[in-house]
Amino acid sequence: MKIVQIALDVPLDSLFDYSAEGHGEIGIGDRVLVSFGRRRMVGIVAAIADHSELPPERIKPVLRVFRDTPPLSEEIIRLLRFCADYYHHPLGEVILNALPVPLRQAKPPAPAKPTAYRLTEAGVAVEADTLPARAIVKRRLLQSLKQAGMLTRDDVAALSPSGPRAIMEFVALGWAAASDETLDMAPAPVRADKLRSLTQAQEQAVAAILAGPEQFKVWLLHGITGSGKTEVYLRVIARVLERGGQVLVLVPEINLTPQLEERFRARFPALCQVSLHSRLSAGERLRHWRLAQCGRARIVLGTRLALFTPLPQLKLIVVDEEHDGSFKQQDGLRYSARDMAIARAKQAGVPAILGSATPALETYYNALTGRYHLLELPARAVAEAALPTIRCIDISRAELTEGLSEPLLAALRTRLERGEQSLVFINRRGYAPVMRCGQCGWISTCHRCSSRLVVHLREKRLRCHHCGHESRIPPSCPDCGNADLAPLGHGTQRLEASLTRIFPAARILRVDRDSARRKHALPEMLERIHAAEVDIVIGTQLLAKGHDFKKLTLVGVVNADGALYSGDFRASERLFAQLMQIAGRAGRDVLPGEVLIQTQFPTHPLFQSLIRHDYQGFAEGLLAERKQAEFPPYCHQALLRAEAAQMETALAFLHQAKAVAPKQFGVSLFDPVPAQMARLAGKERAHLLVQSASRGALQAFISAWNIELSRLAGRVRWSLDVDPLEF
DNA sequence: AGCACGCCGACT
DNA sequence: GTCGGCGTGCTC
Repeated sequence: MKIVQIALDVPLDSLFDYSAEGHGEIGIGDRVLVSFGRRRMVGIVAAIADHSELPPERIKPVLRVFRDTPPLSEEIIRLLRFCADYYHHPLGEVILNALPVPLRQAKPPAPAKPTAYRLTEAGVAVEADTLPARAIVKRRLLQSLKQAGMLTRDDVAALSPSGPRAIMEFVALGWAAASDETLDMAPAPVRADKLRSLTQAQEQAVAAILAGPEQFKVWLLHGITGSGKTEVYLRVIARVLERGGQVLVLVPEINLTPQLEERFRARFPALCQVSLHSRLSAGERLRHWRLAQCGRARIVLGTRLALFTPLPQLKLIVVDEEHDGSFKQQDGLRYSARDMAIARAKQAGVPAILGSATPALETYYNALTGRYHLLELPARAVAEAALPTIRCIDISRAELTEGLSEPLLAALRTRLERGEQSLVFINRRGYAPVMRCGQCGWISTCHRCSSRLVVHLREKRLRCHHCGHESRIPPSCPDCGNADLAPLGHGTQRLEASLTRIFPAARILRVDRDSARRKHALPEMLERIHAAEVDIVIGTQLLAKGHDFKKLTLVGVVNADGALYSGDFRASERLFAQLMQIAGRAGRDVLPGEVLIQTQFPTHPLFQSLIRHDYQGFAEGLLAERKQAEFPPYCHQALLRAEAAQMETALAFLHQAKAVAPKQFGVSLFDPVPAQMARLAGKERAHLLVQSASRGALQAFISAWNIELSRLAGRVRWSLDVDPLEF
């Protein structure tokens, strides 16, 4: 009997045997429908066997094999298996979650709606004025089609509300036919993307990457902000494409996809390129995924979820801003898309390029020890563009006006006079980070989280930025009844209000998650900045990356000190990266840039390195500290996370977990402790850290421990986090 | 995770 | 006398 072992989306670490009798050809990667318990589920054939350990009467038949999509390749299943093993996560969940949603469901995916329409030859022959004069929409539609050759579904809908109906009639008449936007789009008139000559460092980087044979190798492209890392990617990608390869490009956040997409499209206008990220509709994602799977999409650009896209001709992986924490998923399968990208490159025998101005310490360490190959871009690509001057303003001495020091205000004034742009960076949304009672000291806290409620003055609400809980601003103190409640500290909204008061004539724009919530709001705001319709931008992290504002010459950083008190050993690494990033927005073009950082600790080594633009010095200092403390990258870590209604329950579980831990692997187990955000959305969270100098020992330990853990009963939700980033 | 079975409390 | 609470156990 032919047995297929099926991966199913259940939290059980095993495959399930089914009989494949009567289904003809059935192989690894096929998508099937099976009955599982009382329900029907979609699964993926992960292995084939000629017999099963189970008694025959327990083996159910495969109900159906879906033939609407080609099977998952064995390579991708191998990658998913590696991922499941490495993160100790059930294989079925890993495999099924890598599929676009419509493919996880039992019903065959709806036949894709055409994304565009083109005129047929019959349609070309029709004259618009032969249509009835009353058929205005049809006339306009026909004219538009003749003009453009092809219209997307959106174009048709934009023409008139009855446009979609009219196009259906055209299709019925044979005048128009369904088309595919991505595949058939006439190469758009390309904005001349002049090939600027490369800097020497860029030249060398490109040459180095292209010199070797096509094999697995990890390149760390360490390039300061504005050094032209993207141009290096583009040159290497161009060569890979010439040889018929597919390229996977990963970026940390969705907001970075549009610009990069546009840049790639401008360089390779005739090529099929698709994006993959969570803001696409399910249908769109499926369509892009399939274009990649069948090999037609040559460039796949996306966030971490794009990592698992099947790419039969994969020849290169690029991970941009590789240090960014967003590459690590923070729930469910806690994978690092950067690390798995390297695993994938290794498996496929192709090079991977990791790019960053401030590489993650782990990555940099790998480059220093020779596992990765370091390529440096030490100068800005625009010859006239110098690195910005960075200065600290000691706010323990300076007098502040609404949180802003005199030197910063003076610098802003100068830019206004010169007609240049400024960016004030503050990493706090809302009006003020907390509401406080001047009488009794009460502060607004979230009852579901160990966090403070942020004041959103315009909406007159208090908001928890962790769980989303909202309430009205109380008219008086809930504790003592005092009516004199005041917002404490500064957020983007308050800064906006202050700057508007101080510089009434300035055009001020606030860019944060709140002001960018609306669809297309962010691109519109970016456009306004580019068009120099804004004098002062107030921005959060959202603006830290990838933007090239030519007239921006001043960056002010308000209150950067939070991370210096943090208990997280990676906090200073992150702060340095963030400040480097935001400082890099200044002086990208010919105008020189200046960066002013308000801090209580101007002599702190972090700021001293920053002022010298000295990533290397800073990284070496941190590495020395980490070595001393035996922290990553000098050890490997895993975290057992537990979540329960009561903190005691979570901690008790972790103590049990520690007690049942196998002893023979020589790993160190720490004591269970409450998480840094101990309470989140009404759940108490704690964790237990495991550490080892040997990755292999840690892996073997977790495998054995995992079995013990699943035997422990309790009212706790627990999960394993290998290579944790957040504590 | 679902979804059943199973055995003890307040209700049409 | 039933409806339903969530503890326990299983899914090829």
